[in-house]
Amino acid sequence: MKLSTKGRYGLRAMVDLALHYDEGYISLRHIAERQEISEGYLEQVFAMLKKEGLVRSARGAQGGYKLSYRPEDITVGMVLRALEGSLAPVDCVDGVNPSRCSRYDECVTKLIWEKMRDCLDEVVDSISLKDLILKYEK
Amino acid sequence: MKLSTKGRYGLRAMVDLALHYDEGYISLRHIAERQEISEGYLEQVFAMLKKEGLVRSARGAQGGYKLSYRPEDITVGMVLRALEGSLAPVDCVDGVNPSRCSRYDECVTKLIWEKMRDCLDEVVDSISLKDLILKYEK
DNA sequence: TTTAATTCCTAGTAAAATGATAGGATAAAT
DNA sequence: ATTTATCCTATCATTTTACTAGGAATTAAA
Repeated sequence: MKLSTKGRYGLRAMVDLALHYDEGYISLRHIAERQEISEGYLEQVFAMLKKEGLVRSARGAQGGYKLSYRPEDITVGMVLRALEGSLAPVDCVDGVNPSRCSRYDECVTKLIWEKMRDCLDEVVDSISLKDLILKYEK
Repeated sequence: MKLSTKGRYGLRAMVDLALHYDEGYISLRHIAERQEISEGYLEQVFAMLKKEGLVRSARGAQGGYKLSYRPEDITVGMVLRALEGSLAPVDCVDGVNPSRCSRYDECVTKLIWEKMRDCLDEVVDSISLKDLILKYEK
């Protein structure tokens, strides 16, 4: 039940972009240096974030990435789901694309998986990148 | 962020034991058949459950496993933590045995990891095996 | 117009985790 | 004795993870 580095690095990188929101495009080089993350690996993470529309990119010198929306309009949930997929603890209760096993109807344990999914969704969807930064500053 | 089969199979097996709580020792053979899980694999799962003191065993013919406590006294959290370890989404906020990275003090994202951990703990610790069964029957 | 900085794209890859299976030793009831 | 079990350790194929490598395409600036 652990997040992968995709989710962990990705959220840190998005917070980094949020902190530099008014500075135009930020290169992966700078993010990688500040966050101590492999630049090559970050490329792959950002490919996913871009595919989900959470960041925009500019190629060439002075290029880089920036948030597609304001930090207060991007939730942790949007970021984590882009990088980790659904936060459902098992596939059968994946809200979007459930893959149900043959025992689904009679399954007793799905009740708890649904509760875990719902509480995680509640937490990650209620906090934006801006919230994270503000709470940290306090 | 998915549970492994250890957690999924294990919880199902524990619910199975709870359903047969007053029938003495239940063999893995019966559980494996009812739950359609490999018996050999279940052995390894039950070794972990036993190590955590959640089940007792009896060897030999007519032997098997039974719950160490009443179904209402065993929470989903006790079972999942025995099989999956801490439910913290990252190691640095593991309540029992945290392994903190060098950036821990300045980390903005740990705020969300703590919230995710707390809400998961809240959910799994508030529901017992008996609760699961009763809710299912309704 | 060259150069440097950058994203973009695909492939490869070592290490770890996962989800088992295999084979026997030990114990107890019948 | 025989059968039914747990117990214990080793092995193994597959998948996932967390990268690295190498270059193509694009753009700003010197």
